Amino acid sequence: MCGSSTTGGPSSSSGALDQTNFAPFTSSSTEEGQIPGRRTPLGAVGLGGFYFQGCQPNIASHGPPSDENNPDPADSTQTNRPQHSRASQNSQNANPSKAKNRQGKSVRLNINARERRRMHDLNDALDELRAVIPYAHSPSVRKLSKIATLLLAKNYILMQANALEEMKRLIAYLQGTAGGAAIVAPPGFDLQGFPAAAKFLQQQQALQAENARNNEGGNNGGSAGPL
DNA sequence: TAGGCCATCTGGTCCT
DNA sequence: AGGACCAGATGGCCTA
Repeated sequence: MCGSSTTGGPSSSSGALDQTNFAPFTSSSTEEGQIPGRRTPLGAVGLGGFYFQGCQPNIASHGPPSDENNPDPADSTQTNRPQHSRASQNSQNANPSKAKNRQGKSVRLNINARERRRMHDLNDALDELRAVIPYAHSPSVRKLSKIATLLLAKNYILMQANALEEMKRLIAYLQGTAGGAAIVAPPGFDLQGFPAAAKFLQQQQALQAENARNNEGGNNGGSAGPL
């Protein structure tokens, strides 16, 4: 049951990922020719299945698919169809049912191609997700599995949310305690990567400058001195 | 060799 | 009707 493997997978793999281990897989000596976890070449997996190959050995050797993989029930009599597909194609023009059968096959091929494209898009999106979540991006490090990518991304989002909350609390604290004192970034602290904090500091400095001007104006115009 | 992961095929269901 | 989405089935590849 391959399906059960995926259902059981998350619980087991999430445990490892909860440890914020960003390189869950150990490096291995594979590479060359085939990157582990990489999409296998279409031909290697038997592109087109029964409908492309006249008789695909690796699949046709298995009993069950013969009937189940048939596109339509009307075709169920052709369990050995692949063997003589060419010959049957030549005679299809004379037989309406076979012509319809061939059309059914082409429809099925279109559906298969669409599904393949859809899965490729999904995998592309997963690749983009892998690119932005923090883990060891290296040729020597095995690519994150799909489930590991999703779980790691989820944890990363939660971590970022927590960091954001913490930052908000810190800013609120600074706003509350700063009072009239000048707020400056610590020496050597680069605010380039913190636009929100930089903006906040700019606002504070502008506010203080304005207060200073007001005080100055008040001093000039009035007799009351600063406190 | 077993288990994990993946790609593909396939039929069903829902939506436009 | 056609397309998107989904889940099950199947077989291949890789690793421990």
